[in-house]
Amino acid sequence: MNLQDQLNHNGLRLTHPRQVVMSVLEAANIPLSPQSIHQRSLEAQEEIGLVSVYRTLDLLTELGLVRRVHGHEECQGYVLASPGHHHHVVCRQCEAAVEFTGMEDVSLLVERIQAQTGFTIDEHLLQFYGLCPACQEEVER
Amino acid sequence: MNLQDQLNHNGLRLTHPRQVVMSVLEAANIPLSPQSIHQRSLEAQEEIGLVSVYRTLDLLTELGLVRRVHGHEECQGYVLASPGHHHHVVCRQCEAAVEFTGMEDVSLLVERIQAQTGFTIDEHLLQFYGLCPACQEEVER
DNA sequence: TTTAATGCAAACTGTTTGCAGCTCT
DNA sequence: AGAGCTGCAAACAGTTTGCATTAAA
Repeated sequence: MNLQDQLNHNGLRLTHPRQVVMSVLEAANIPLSPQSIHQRSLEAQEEIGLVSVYRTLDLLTELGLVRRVHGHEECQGYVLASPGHHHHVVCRQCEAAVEFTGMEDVSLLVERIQAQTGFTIDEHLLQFYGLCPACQEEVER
Repeated sequence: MNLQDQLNHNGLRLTHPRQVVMSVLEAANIPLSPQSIHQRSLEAQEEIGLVSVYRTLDLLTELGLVRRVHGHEECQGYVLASPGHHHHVVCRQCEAAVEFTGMEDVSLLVERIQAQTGFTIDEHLLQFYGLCPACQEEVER
């Protein structure tokens, strides 16, 4: 089921701003703030309003296509709610984000923490911050 | 080493607003926004300025006495920091945050990811979201 | 006495809302 | 054609900054 159908199915429409927001998020694959989504859309020669970005993000979150995530400095980050959960290392200098593997199964950890705290857990956030190889070289000079 | 000494040692002063913010946080034991810290201080008949709350929180965070945590709705939450790096489970309903143990040593994980990606990592974010025991009960009714 | 810290007011930044006009189905 | 959607402008909320005054050491 594509985006078009998913929207129409709910009496909603696939409009230009919505397409743009989706494709920016698809291209980025790291959490982006509403502001930077807007920025990137302009850089891609796609003139959409900032207000539409906000409204579109609300809608897409509602539909479960996008997930809201909290970074350290940036509180309102949105990422594609991609099938399967990914974790990233984010470069604090150039913002590059690289996925890392080997943490696909956090369910054991989740179970232990549920037992320990009594919480029921349905979501998590695991992200590392540092410098990517390119920015490390730059710093050394 | 008490707060007084810890401040004086750095050429800083133990003032009324700082005492109030600390005692509000000690009493609360869940993350509070600057606004609600201010609110509670007024309710306790302690007249301090909102601006001082912001500045005090920055200072206490700097000193490592207080830690900033990210809730789902409330982005700027502050809790008393217990020694060492801790991770939290955050209740999406009442915003209660509970520390969990057993992940004190992420250094092995960090090393593996550094080797895998070439990044140098100096910070991380690990947080779980769900419902605390009290809110689970509430939901069931 | 000295200098850090406070608190007001004003500037800012990011987000939300009202409304007239536009566009997707 | 008609309901949903856009985008502007204006309102709003939370946070930060400048500056004269106060108070901790």
